[in-house]
Amino acid sequence: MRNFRVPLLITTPIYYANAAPHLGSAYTTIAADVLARHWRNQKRRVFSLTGTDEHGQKVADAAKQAGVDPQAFVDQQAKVFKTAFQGLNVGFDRFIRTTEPDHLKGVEFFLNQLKKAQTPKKRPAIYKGIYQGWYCQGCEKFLTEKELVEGKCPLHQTAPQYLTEENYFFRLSDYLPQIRKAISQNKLKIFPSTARQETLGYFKQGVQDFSISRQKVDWGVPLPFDKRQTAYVWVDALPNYLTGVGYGQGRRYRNWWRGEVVHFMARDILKFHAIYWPALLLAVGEPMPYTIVAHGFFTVEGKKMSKSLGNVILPKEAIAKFGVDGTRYLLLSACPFGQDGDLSMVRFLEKYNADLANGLGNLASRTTNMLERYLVGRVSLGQPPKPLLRANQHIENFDFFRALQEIWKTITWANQAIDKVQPWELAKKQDKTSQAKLKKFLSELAAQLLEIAKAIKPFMPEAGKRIEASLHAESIKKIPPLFIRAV
RNA sequence: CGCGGGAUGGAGCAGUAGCAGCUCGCCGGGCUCAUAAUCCGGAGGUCGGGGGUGCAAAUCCCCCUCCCGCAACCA
Repeated sequence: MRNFRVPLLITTPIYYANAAPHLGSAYTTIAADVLARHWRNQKRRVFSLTGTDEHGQKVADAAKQAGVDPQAFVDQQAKVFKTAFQGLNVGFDRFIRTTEPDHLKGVEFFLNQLKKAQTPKKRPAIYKGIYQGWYCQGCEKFLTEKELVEGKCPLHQTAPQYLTEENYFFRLSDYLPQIRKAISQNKLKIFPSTARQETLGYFKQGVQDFSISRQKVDWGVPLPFDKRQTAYVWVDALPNYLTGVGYGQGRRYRNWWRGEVVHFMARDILKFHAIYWPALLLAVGEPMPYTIVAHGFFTVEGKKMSKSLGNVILPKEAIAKFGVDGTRYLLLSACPFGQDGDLSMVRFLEKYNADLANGLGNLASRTTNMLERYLVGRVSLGQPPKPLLRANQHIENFDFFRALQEIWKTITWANQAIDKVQPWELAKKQDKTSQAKLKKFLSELAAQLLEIAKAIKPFMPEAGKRIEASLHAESIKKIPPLFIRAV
């Protein structure tokens, strides 16, 4: 049983600033926002955190290509992300940037703690090691095996040199047993269970120590104990979860970091969050996060989204067509949370019209219209016949898909009830029993609609508010269309 | 034997042991409060293939076929 008085820190990854926000980042961010809104509605203390990861070679490259210096470039990118998230109606408490002075200070502190740390086996957590890899002179960076095409750099068509450089390593291996135990005992919870299994699988495959610094990357945080090297971007990025709540500036970060912590992300960075990050935290003497929530990937019409295929769906296209609420709904109802999903604009359109315009929107219309016409807008709301407790439970278990299913079952139930009772027939009759029956039914229906509005509010804040406002009015009037049918 | 996910009526998907469900589409009917919305009924599936365990399997075990992600520092 969770203690709902414990403060809750909800995070998204900080998004890498070299590219524009896409549907995947929108999905993660919306999911985190839904959870945050849900808990805020329950009056729980919540701090939600998102932001941009602005260091690293790729950002430097992107800036160079744009012909501006890195700082100017990331300033611009941060704005792009902020605007995009505002456009999705996500209300974060803080948007952190890794180039902010606060963060830099926090990371330096973090790195110093790391340098001082002893592993459980009483060895220094940080040691000097040799990093080897294929270095491309043209790119001025190490390429991964995967990036090589027939042994050559795809960009410069030259064979890279096999170079070695000395940098600092983190002795991850000494922390693995403790993390593995925490995961298998569900002290460190990973949702959904498939992601948990995947993580445990990593341990079986073996996880190696990793280097925390680079010699040849200038655009980064210099190591406080060796200024010739900069921090490996992950070691710069992950601590944002701490610095975002004030780490490095006294103890106030503990207000949040000693509470419940939930990290949202896509599965591609699960390993970093479920293994590297807990280990780093153990090393610097901080508690591990409580919960890691990883979702899957989207394909579009069966294929991986890619610019070259031209099947990329941008968040703003969806918003233009289906509105903010509509987009939030369509994304979270696209597939069970945690699984991979397939999207298409055609299906979005079908679902938007079926579920939102014809379903929720129409129910709100017919209900409020009958209240206005038959009861002159006056009704005292009773208890909803179908409370939506299970929808809330699903949200708390990060199962947004099923939460929505639950709510939509109730919408169907309400539509069926209206047709069964036929309030318009009761309204024609003037006798007392019919009038009483009518009044009772409509007050229940109104209560049910209010219940639905409350339940959808975390997902669709605007629609939820509008329905609530309409039902709380002195005299209830027919609500204007919530979702205009799209074509 | 690298790791993992998937294959369910025309389309898209739920469903991890107990008479196979949902949405869209299609056919027929009802209603008129409502955003040409809504409600009822119907057609349509041997749940990728084969074998096994169970009183009972889409659901557990084994084998096979086909798809898709990820694979040591890619952030």
